[in-house]
Amino acid sequence: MQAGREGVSRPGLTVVGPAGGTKQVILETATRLFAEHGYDATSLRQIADAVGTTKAALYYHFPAKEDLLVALTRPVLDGLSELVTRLRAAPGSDAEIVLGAYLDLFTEHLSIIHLLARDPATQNHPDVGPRARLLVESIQRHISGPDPSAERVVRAACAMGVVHAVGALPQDLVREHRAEILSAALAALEPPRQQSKRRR
Amino acid sequence: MQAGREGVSRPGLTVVGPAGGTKQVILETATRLFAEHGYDATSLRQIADAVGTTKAALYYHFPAKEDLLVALTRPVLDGLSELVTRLRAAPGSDAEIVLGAYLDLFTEHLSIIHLLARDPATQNHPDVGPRARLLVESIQRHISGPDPSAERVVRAACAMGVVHAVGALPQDLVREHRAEILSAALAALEPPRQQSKRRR
DNA sequence: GTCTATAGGCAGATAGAC
DNA sequence: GTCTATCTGCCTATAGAC
Repeated sequence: MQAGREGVSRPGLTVVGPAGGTKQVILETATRLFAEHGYDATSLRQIADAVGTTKAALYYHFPAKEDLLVALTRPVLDGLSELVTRLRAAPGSDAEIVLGAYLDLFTEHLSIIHLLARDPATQNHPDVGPRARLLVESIQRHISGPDPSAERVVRAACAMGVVHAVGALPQDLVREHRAEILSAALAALEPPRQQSKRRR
Repeated sequence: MQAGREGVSRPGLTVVGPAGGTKQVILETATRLFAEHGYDATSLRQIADAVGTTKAALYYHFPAKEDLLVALTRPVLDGLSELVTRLRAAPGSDAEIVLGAYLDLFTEHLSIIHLLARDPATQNHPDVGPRARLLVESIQRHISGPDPSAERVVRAACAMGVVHAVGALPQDLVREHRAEILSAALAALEPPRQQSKRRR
């Protein structure tokens, strides 16, 4: 009666990565439920039921509820971290490159980003919230440029806001219109008159 | 030993509207704590302690925890609702007018907007989430214009994203740079080449 | 690796004195 | 209008059998 150790536990409906072990299924289910109802409002019982197992089985794979959160946000935070590292290595990179890479990260990990951006429980977790904030601030500083004016800071925040807006859009629409979103972000960043996009 | 029925309970620090009764103090405290820790993570005990009263006193003013949420979000939702009504009455209004009014609403009620935009508990509350979503969608449709292309929908979402970005900015910076934020939102909305901002 | 059973705590909510 | 005291239920987490 138990679900097999790999593969689909019930035919058709359960969202299971084909090659994923139980641990992976738990993470995917938790991601979905956390994004849907929020971290605090999702009980381990709900996750266990959705996976088709028990609370105790969850505790075998993850020592505590917060470890689920840490584990499922790690890939995205590592991705952001890598982006920041790349940026530090090439400090002169164009805002278009930076915003494009940032947008791609968003598109790729939409539901986890949703969690990071919109759930206070995530933002207040000491191992997740501060790290995410630091990384995003670092990217924002990068597109602000060196020694930015207050206006430039505001405009950088606006450009970031455009990218963040993809969270409210259907995923396929985002993929199809990457170019428009990117151009909207750049337009928000650049002052209105004087098309000063000189290439050096 | 109890705080007086009106005025400041302790000199200086407690954030109390000067003419507010206890009910108002409870609402302001709840707004602050909900915005800080999230709705689910804020217990009635925390609110009562911060106000300087007891859980039971809270229940005298509000029959349940969720009524706090409904009460404190109502002014903002009513404000949005009024904006939408005005929009319906003047269907041809410029995107600049609409986005400006939307931005002003955000600036005025920043911490409650924060709650509405970022807390899953708020978004999933049947009396709050759906209403907020409908209103925002209505505004977004308005700046998309009639019978919009997919690209136009995407760009409208980007422009909304610029306004939403003010949530991540210090409040005084937002007030000081209203014009820049608005121009960034409009820039995100308009296609890149061809400055087609003809005034009629 | 997964189960049943349960400990232990704190949340939201109520009763009734003052 | 505010208090103390208490109820009830669900939650995270653990113990130990299989």
